[in-house]
Amino acid sequence: MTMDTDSLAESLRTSIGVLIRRIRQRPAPGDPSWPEMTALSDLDRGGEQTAAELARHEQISPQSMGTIVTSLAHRGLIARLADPEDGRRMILSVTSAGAEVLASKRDARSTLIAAGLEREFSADELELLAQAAPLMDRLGQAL
Amino acid sequence: MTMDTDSLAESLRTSIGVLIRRIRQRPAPGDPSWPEMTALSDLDRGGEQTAAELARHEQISPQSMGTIVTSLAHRGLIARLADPEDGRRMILSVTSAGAEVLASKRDARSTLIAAGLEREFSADELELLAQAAPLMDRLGQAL
DNA sequence: TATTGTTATACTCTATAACTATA
DNA sequence: TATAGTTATAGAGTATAACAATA
Repeated sequence: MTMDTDSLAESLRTSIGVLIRRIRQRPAPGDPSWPEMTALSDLDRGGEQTAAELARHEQISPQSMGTIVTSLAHRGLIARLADPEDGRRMILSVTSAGAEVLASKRDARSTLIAAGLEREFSADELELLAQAAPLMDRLGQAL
Repeated sequence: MTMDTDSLAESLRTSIGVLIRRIRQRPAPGDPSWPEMTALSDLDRGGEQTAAELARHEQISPQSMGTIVTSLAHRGLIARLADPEDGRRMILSVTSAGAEVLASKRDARSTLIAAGLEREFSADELELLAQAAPLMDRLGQAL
């Protein structure tokens, strides 16, 4: 049985579109923006250390990531230290305040999704979604 | 085995974020925008007939959908006819030009995703994604 | 020459507000 | 009062351009 990738692509495109609009809707005022939370989370996972690396991972321009990183620093959620071995690089790290934000799940968007998942789906369906999530990650990186 | 919905939510949120950024990147100049293609596709599937209905389905404000619909009409991809039974409603329909755009897959974004799917995934993985797609639809509507 | 980062500007998508017309 | 649609304005998110400093 051959998979109709065109239909699947269209289906993914539309469902992702609706999801993104719902997710983007306002968190509590003063909370970090969505791209800020994503960058903070990326940084916390430890795979990336500089703004340029974060930009590559999130597939946005270095300039856009620069703006996000600056805002996170102003909020005191990350620290920037000059790399002693490379004068161009600024090593980023999550501050204790940043870790607190991550740990306290203060991100209203993820909470919204988690609540929807618990409300809407059976254990089998959640398992299916859990298997699909890494595939979507791969798809994003592969495009 | 209990599912960790918080982790799953976070995973979905980040992968969707990357996907959306890749997908949004420019189609051929002059092509309909992404929201325009989505609305056209919705209309073609026949479930919705007016701008307000499309807005509800896509979960955006009626005003935003109004802008999209106006642009589609200016492109000649849809027609607007006054509803003889309700003076407020404008019944939308896909024109032959609009059908052509849909049929010719002139939407570079879906083509991009389809190519990525074929390149990156096995038949089993595609099957998994195909099962997950409607769940993501449900999630979007449920949030 | 390539990379990191900064600043400035502009575009896309969507929201809210304010309004008219019809039900 | 509620709904469909329009127009105007504003905000978030990201892009491109231009630049300085370092490799």
